[in-house]
Amino acid sequence: MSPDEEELVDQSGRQLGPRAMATRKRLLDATEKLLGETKLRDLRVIDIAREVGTSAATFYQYFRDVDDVVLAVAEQVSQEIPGMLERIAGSWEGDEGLRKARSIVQAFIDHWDAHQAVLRVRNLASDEGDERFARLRARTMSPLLMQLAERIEEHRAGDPSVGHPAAAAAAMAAILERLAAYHRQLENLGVSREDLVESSARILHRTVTGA
Amino acid sequence: MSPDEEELVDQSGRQLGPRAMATRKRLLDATEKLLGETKLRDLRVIDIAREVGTSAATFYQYFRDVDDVVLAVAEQVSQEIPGMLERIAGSWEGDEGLRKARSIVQAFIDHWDAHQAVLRVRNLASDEGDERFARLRARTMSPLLMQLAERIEEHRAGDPSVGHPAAAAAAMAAILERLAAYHRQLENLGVSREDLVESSARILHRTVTGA
DNA sequence: TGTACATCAGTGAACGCGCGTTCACTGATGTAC
DNA sequence: TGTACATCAGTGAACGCGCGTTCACTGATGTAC
Repeated sequence: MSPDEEELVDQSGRQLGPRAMATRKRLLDATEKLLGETKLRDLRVIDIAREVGTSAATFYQYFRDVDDVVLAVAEQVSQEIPGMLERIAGSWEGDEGLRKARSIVQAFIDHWDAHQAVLRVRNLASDEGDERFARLRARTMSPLLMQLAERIEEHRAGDPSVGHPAAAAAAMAAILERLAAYHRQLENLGVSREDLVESSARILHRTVTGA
Repeated sequence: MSPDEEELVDQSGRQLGPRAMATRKRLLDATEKLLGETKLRDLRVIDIAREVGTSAATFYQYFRDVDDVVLAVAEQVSQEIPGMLERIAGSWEGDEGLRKARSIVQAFIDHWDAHQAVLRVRNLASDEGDERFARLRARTMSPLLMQLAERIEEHRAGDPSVGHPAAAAAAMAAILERLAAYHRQLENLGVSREDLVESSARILHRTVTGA
């Protein structure tokens, strides 16, 4: 199962032809769009169907319920997160390291800006204990966490002021996720996006290298 | 309007007597309990009413809808956050500072452990752009943010590696909130609570003092 | 190139259920004398 | 201390609406010859 050519099936197990794939895609897109306009609480199957100009019956050919589409959207979006790992690899020393840190923060915020609604819902569902969402999120985040932890370990072996590298990495991921979700509100309070990126990048760089 | 003796009224504007106050409280408590068991998406007025052994009609005497109770619960919970500001005040130098940082992280996690469900929903609603929840959250968090920013400014005036103090403070708040919401899952991945507290405290201390 | 048939995809219409919401009423509590 | 009345608080019952869900059917596309 390669990431972009999965073998998709409908609710009765039939494989999807090209026309069906397109319809499914439209349902996914509509779901993401509506998630940005409506609260999850108020999102109905029928809204999604209406948005693509089809009937609810069509929806049920592809998805079991609202949760099911939302999960599919989240899966699609989570795959998109662009080459995060390459950004982490290599030396973190000095200015090059700081540039790396900035580029990670930037990429994170861009990704969240493009897919705020879904990512928020993914994280909420995961926090609420929904296993499917939790697994999806772990699958997305854990390579990042592990890479970061590794870098921290490399640079700061034996430094007692780090604590557990994985914990420090988790703290860094927390900054990335929360600020990405939240930076618009902060901008209203007078903290500019650049300030946020710069501060986070510096904290990240510092935490990784100890410099 | 003092924090614990607000003048409460029902939906038609009548002031609440003691019996009514108790009923209202039971509805609030039931709501918080159910939020921990059910996803917000599936929480109905009738569930809350049933939980306290009363009828939906009673519910509507006190609250407009589910959002309205949830907001009231969130308000109650947000007031509870215990003396955060005192924990921040004073010197952050050396071991004393590190102890301060630990105590803040601890207090945060404890508070979230006690009220996970509501706080999560509060933040989601706020992120989704619901103004009432956003204001409530800002009211709760901004004293903390401002105090932290002030301390950072004090200790690190002129240090170019901080970035904007408010942005750094926001990054610290992000760690606190996200890890508090999330530490259980991390524990399943083998990062202990102590590691998390210790790492976060060290990052916090370091960010405030530059040490 | 055309025709017949098979499969794929989409949908109208119907049904029932459960929830939101309201109102007129009952029962409980408080107050005056 | 008891009785009458006023206000407070709670609720049963009813209504309608909208959504979830399914099924039998229609229309579209593909394939064989």
